[in-house]
Amino acid sequence: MIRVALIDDHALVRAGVRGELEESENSDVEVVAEAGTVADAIDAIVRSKPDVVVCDVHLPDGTAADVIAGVVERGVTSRFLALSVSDAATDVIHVIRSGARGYVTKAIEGPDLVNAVRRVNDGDAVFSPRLAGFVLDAFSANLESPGNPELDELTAREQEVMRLLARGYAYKEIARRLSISIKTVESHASAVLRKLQLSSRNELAAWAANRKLV
Amino acid sequence: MIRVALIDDHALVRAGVRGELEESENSDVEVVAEAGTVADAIDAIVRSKPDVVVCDVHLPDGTAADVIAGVVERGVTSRFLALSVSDAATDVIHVIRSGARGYVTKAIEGPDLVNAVRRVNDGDAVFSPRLAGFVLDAFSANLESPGNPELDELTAREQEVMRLLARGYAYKEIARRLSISIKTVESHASAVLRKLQLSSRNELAAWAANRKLV
DNA sequence: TCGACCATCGGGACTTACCCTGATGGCACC
DNA sequence: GGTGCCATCAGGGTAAGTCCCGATGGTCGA
Repeated sequence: MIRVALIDDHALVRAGVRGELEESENSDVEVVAEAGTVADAIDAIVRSKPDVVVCDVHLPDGTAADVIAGVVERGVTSRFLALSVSDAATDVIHVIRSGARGYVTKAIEGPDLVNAVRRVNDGDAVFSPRLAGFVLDAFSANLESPGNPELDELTAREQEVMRLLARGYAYKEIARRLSISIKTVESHASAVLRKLQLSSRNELAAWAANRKLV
Repeated sequence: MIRVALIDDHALVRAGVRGELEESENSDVEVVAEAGTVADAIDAIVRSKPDVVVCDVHLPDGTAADVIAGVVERGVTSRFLALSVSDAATDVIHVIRSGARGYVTKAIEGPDLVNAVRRVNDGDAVFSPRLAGFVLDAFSANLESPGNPELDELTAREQEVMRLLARGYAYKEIARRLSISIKTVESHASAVLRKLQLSSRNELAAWAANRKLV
């Protein structure tokens, strides 16, 4: 049996979801806790340690992200499925970022909801069809691109120095870390700026940030 | 019926997958094309325009990413489900980044594979349980956090100067752009560093880069 | 063996960043 | 009508970055 906690500020919604989860045929889902606020939810989850938490995104005293943060802080490892009327990108991203393994809208049908709970319980990722697209878009858009042609012009040592420069280390620090003199660091830094056609380490920091080399 | 193209360099694997997809009960899947190389795959997909492409990650003359790039370039909008023996993070991320909507390993069972194809066809995201975790981890780690509490401590003007500092502009440049004196820029910069507890503009650049404020 | 490239240093000069103290006027809140 | 916060600016100082000039030794390939 999959033990589920139900978090939603409307008792009616909770009742509806509970019905769908428990009364469908061959259901292996059991609702072991319910709550309507962030505070109550954290309490209930910590106490009952469910396998899966089905959680509304917007609650009277906070969001699903607050609930997740609260229970993670207390060492609970339940998996979270966010359930919301909202399909706004910011809501979705915020909750996913907090650690939810799935996000479905309330337009979902009963059997699909049971299925979603099962999949989340298995560690799988579940999204409503409409959401899958831009979640993956956001995902792929935020990964570093592998090829940086200008970077090949730098020698190995120069790249090493470049990375430390981009991270904001002072020459003195870089010299210490690489066990070389400040003057050598200056030489490499100079070569880096010249080859990348930049005029200061500050432009270099921006350059590196754009290419996600930090 | 869901029209599917099957890309894998081993005919035996293709036969096995085809069997699983077409011969399971109530199957609504139809294999309309097959190929074993990147070149053949692009040809076959462009010709048959399947709903879903089930594609091995490693092919003799390239990868699934190459196939996706090739057909997208030709205006085909089929959805891709990557199928591989590999569960290496780099493989997964590379393929997802190219636009695949799902990634499952070959350890998947027949009915689950049919289900995965259906879900991808619906625009949903599908991952093998083991993969869902770190795909989402990579995803969330690469999204900007909406709330930057320390940022609220900065006044509007200080934030403005901070952004320009992070972009690598010299004080002189910032002064010119904001039509104020260098000394004023220094004041704001000083306040920014103090409030963010940073010791130099170079650390600030790294700080801003991490929070994607550039 | 010689030349090309690289990593390693040094001296010196100039510019820039950063900090400190202190000042002015504007604006809002009580 | 203070009191505080903000934006604006100044002088003067230390530290750091940037760029010149140069030098040495190592490796690798023609």
